[in-house]
Amino acid sequence: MAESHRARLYEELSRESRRYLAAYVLFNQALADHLGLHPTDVQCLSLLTAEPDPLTVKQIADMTGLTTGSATRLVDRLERGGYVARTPDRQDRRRVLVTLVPEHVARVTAVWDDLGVAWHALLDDHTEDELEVITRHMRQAHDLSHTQMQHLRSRPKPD
Amino acid sequence: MAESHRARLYEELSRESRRYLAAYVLFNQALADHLGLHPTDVQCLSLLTAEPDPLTVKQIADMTGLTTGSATRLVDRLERGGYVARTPDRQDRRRVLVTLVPEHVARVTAVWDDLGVAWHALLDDHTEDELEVITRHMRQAHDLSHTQMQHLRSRPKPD
DNA sequence: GTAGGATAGCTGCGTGGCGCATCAACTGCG
DNA sequence: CGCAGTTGATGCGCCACGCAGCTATCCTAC
Repeated sequence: MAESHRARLYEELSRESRRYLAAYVLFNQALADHLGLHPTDVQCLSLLTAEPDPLTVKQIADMTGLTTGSATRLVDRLERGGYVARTPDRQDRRRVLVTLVPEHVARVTAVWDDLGVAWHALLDDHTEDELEVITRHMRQAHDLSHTQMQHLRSRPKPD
Repeated sequence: MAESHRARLYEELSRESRRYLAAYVLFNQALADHLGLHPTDVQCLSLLTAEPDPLTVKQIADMTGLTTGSATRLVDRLERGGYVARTPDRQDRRRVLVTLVPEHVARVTAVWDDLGVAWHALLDDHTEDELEVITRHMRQAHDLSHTQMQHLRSRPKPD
């Protein structure tokens, strides 16, 4: 039964991805506690380090799902903690660019790098083909999550 | 340069997994808003539906990273919403078993199933070998996240 | 140019989830 | 039978967040 075998694989992947995502949430929480921050703050720092250019408050709001007001408070916290700095945008004077303060963020990335060693060891056990398969799947899953999220937002209430 | 090629694959996977996880957080938030719940509540329902047996409040607290007090409030909310029911445990009268109310949870799983169709379509594009690779990686990543989380918790403060 | 709409960011205000400390009920060990 | 350990509930305070309103700025139309 190729069909039932495939169905079992789907089932298993569904279950494992749930556990995987749940573990990520817990890990993120633990990391935030460890650094004396909130999960949202860590998420924001992760986004800022992933992007080469500084982000505006509005972009942070969109990428985290917060309102602009809450994003302002988020940047307030990070600024007060010394992680980021506000820089006015010369092109558009309404906008504020949020830039990382490298020496302060280093404390965070140091923890990431520590953990990164274990991740490297895990990845070393994969072939290059496997790495590409996983990466491609995550990209597809990301795109799908994104469209489904927008779909949910556009039709907010089932009541 | 096989080394630099592999390094580039690591870089790419790191970047994609970040975006993947960020998208999941946003999706979970949107789903919670859609259902008029909180992300934690959705997470809890997801855990409860994943497990065949009912969970105790303590188990829910551990699996969500909440304190027992907050877990009690969480179960309060779900019970008030009609999603779960409290059942005393005969074996250990300190414990309270949290059981799902199927007909009410169906509203939630209906949304999941709707979205599941798109996920099925995504998975149909994979070979069985690829599915196994992804599943295995997620299991390994889950285990690693779990041990790293415990490691972070055991050594809470870097200050 | 200038009026009007759209957008970016900041600020009071109220809500509510969460951690912390405490407590009662119960278990299991000596 | 005590007594330490565990489970779950509760009072309390904190603070992240959404919401509404505001100002400043940009952009388009006339």
